[in-house]
Amino acid sequence: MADPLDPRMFDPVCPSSAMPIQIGDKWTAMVVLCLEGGRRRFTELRAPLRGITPKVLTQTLRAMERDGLITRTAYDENPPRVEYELTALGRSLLALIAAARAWSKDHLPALLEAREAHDDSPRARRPLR
Amino acid sequence: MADPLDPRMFDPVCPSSAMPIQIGDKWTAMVVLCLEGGRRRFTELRAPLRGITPKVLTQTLRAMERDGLITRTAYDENPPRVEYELTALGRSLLALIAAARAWSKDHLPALLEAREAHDDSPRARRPLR
DNA sequence: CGGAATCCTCTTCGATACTG
DNA sequence: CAGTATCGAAGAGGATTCCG
Repeated sequence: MADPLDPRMFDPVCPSSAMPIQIGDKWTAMVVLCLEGGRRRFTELRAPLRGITPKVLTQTLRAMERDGLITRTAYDENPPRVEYELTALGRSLLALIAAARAWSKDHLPALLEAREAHDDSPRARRPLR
Repeated sequence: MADPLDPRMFDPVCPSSAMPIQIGDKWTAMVVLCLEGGRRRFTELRAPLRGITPKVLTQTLRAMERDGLITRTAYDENPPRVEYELTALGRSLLALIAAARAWSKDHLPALLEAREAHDDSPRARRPLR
């Protein structure tokens, strides 16, 4: 159907982890991007979402299914096979994710710079504890 | 400077609380919207953000100041007066918030409908516990 | 292969009370 | 007025192990 997902698709070194925009829960936007190119199997999704445990991936997929963002198709085979696919509603999030990425491309460096400058300043006002 | 903020600005009855898009932490986007019309004082912000405790508002404002989204200006008066104002970086979030609101206007009803239909279905697959 | 069951930590948020 | 200081509850997320 589509090429295998690149395991480095979401490199943790990338500062996108500091991105102040979140769609759904922690992994939702990444799942949407993984499914952008077509349907994928459970294990296929685990590769680019490095570090995600099966429990959390299941939770994420269930919540997305509940909200009508994806569909789940189980094939009665052995070994079992399950495929997830974006719905039209799920695909509607792609534009929003693109907007968030565009904001990050344009402004995240400034945010991180401000943060660093603040953290390096001894006079800076500190968070409450 | 500007008109008083409407205490019903963020009506909790509005399903925007179910919006699957979040900017910063829970209150960040609302603070940005409160500051859209100009600088505001601490207590002024508490009215529309109903239910926020001073501690949490302080945390939110501190984090936003650290990230260069707002500036804080304290006047040496008695009683004290402090004003918060959006920076250019903070204003850059307005477009993103508008995009999120537009998505919600167009698609949130479908999401909530899917959720309800799913929850009403006895055969539906339930979240992990 | 695609999960489920269990346990646990960490952060976030809120309630309450007090202060310069 | 504009915060601080504590305390506590809750839930998200993760580690580990096991199953049809």
